[in-house]
Amino acid sequence: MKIDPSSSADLSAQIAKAIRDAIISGALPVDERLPSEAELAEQFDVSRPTVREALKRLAAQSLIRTQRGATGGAFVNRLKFEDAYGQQITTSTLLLSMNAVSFATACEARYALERACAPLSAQRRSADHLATMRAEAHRQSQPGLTDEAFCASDVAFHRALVDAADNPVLSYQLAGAVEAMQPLMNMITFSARSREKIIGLHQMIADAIEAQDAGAADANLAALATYTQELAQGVIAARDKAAR
Amino acid sequence: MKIDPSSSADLSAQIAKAIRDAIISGALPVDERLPSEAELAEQFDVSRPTVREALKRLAAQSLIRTQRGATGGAFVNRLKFEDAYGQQITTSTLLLSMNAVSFATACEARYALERACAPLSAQRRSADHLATMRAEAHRQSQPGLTDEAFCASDVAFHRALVDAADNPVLSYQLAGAVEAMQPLMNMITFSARSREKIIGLHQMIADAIEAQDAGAADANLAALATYTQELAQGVIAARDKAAR
DNA sequence: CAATTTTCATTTGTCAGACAATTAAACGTC
DNA sequence: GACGTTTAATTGTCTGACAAATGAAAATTG
Repeated sequence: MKIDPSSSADLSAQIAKAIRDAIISGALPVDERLPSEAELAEQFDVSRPTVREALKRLAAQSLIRTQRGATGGAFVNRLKFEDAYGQQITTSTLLLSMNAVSFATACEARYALERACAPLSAQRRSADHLATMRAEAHRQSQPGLTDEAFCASDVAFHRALVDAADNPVLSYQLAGAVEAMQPLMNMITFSARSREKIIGLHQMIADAIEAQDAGAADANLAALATYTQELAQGVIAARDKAAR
Repeated sequence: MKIDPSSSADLSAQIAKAIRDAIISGALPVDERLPSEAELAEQFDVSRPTVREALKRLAAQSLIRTQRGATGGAFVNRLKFEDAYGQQITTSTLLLSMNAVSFATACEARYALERACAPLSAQRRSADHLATMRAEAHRQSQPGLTDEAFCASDVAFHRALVDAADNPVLSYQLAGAVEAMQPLMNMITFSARSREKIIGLHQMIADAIEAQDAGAADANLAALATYTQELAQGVIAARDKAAR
């Protein structure tokens, strides 16, 4: 187990890659203990700080966890959906904010994916998920709610809708698309009238899900997508007007 | 800029979080140069190796890049879709392999998402994407193709289908769902007959996309989803029979 | 003066060695 | 056997040092 010192890449990056590949290939099963840092340093013929940098890289991806003490060490970590959610949301958010992705593009992607969930959600929705959707729709109708709180509740509503599909893989994929939109949504100022319309659509969606009517759920989601795009275009038009 | 040394978390993790938050919030814009390691060490009141561990954590998430030399240092990195694809695929693949996600669940998610793309792909498909789909379908019909090469071509076909929607956010989200399925698909042995049926559906999908017929594309994708599930159930039944 | 080469300061990459903090097992003691 | 105590192993952190890369400044040369 040696590392090519002539390669251009950092040694710690090479070592991290070697270990990562071993984990992905299954050579290192979940909960397996890696050799101690001192042993890894000897095996790869590098110093301990270099090994540590490699391990921190893996820890940043939740591929390993470390524990101090006599029986401690670095262990292959079972990547949990909940950990992956966080990474997914961070990555998606940065992708949107750093690449000048238009509101229209992000919004289109989000609603396309959400509509893919709707039939499954209608079929499998639990009382719990329905109750969450109802509660969030109600919260959105509270007077005095800030735009940001309104958006946060919006996200919670849509997450419940997605989670109702009872497919963790779908929930994971959608988490990024839905949550990453929030900063973009926060740029919209919601008038009393626009809130009313959105809440109405939310209630219709909840009704459709409760009635297990996939067609109605899809139609109302489509309407919500269209209306959201319209609102955003209004904001963009106003901004351009101010900049002119 | 200090770090709480009494906290249970590692200092390097705390420092990484502080810098990560600054990047996400926009306080550190893209291409901004971070202070040198020595300066960061002084600011956070830790040693240089600790700072370096923190920076490696951020580098593992593609949030920064480093450069040696007089004008070098660590710079906030513009997260590119291409970089995010890789992380997304790695994470999705590990999620599936480490969490005993059933083939049925993963397959359902994948085809639900893909069907969400189909209408957009039908509307916007370019000659390029169509040509790729045709080429992959043709490759799949070559005799002597290994099961793995068949699966790889299958992935390429579906990626072209997704990319045809011309929405980078959708492509990014779907990359994980489609590619992460490949290891699971590789467990299936494709008989000549099953290949024939899949290729037939691929051609029908390509036809529908070319004709910009979203309904037909959706119907054929649904048929492909059903057939894939059937094939997998056959494999699972055979495996259970052998284990008994 | 212009072009080229050399020198140099800055910064990251790597190493060696040390000590602190944590943890569980081994060991004694009652 | 139950309960402290010691001990060994391991990660976390620090100090100091040198190597390697790299661009800028200085010196040299035509």
